[in-house]
Amino acid sequence: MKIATWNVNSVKARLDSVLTWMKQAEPDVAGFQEIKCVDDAFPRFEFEAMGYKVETHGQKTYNGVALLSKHPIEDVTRGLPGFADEQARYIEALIAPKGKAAVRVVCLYLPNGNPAPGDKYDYKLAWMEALQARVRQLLKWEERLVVMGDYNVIPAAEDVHDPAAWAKDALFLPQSRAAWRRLVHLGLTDAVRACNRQPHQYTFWDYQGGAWPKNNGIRIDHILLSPQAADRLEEAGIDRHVRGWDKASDHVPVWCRLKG
DNA sequence: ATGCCGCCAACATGGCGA
Repeated sequence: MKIATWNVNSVKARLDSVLTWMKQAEPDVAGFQEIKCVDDAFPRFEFEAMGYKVETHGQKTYNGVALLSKHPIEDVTRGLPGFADEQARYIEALIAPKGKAAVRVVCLYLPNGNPAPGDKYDYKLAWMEALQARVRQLLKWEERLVVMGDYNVIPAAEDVHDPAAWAKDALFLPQSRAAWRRLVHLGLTDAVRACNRQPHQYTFWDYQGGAWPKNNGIRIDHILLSPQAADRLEEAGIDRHVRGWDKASDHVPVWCRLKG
């Protein structure tokens, strides 16, 4: 089963690119972040015509997440459990293929947190604490679990072109990275890192300052796997070529393939 | 120290992103 995550930066503005990528990449499951529309405005017909079922947790103008699947989607949860959130940043569901093992999938858009310190950074750290609590609960079920999305966290210096330039940014502050480690250390596997130990495997390049042609990127979009999912991991990758397309999102798709 | 670029709502330009 191929499972992918992509911060599309407006599904309406990006529709042609997203459909093109979906046809080429053919993921069984895709999680989108920053759809930037309410549920009724999501272009679901275009995806349903390609054989996908669609579940959204949308919001006007900002944020918004969606899960698409070629297999039945069950047990949908909208919003991070245990966290009263004004912003649409979390959707979770069970992907249940006929006659095959199910996979529980979380699609998340973690708060940016800038400027730090401040209210926005406090919100980010509180969100990460609530996510950790939710994942601890999910891990008790011992399922194949995929927790993926735009984490807005640069895990390590090897994941950023210029660590010094990002030292005081909410994405790279020690507190953010410590919260990331606490999450991973619950027993999750970073799918891309497990398959590729090379440094500088970026998933985001800013629109500004020629970041893409200079390869001034950061790795902030991640797929984390429970032990039961990690045992099935065949390959994982980053579709960096998509960043070069016309009217590209500033993020690119990240994917993994699980056996069975 | 700030803007760069792009999207949104809305119609001018400010909020937001990372």
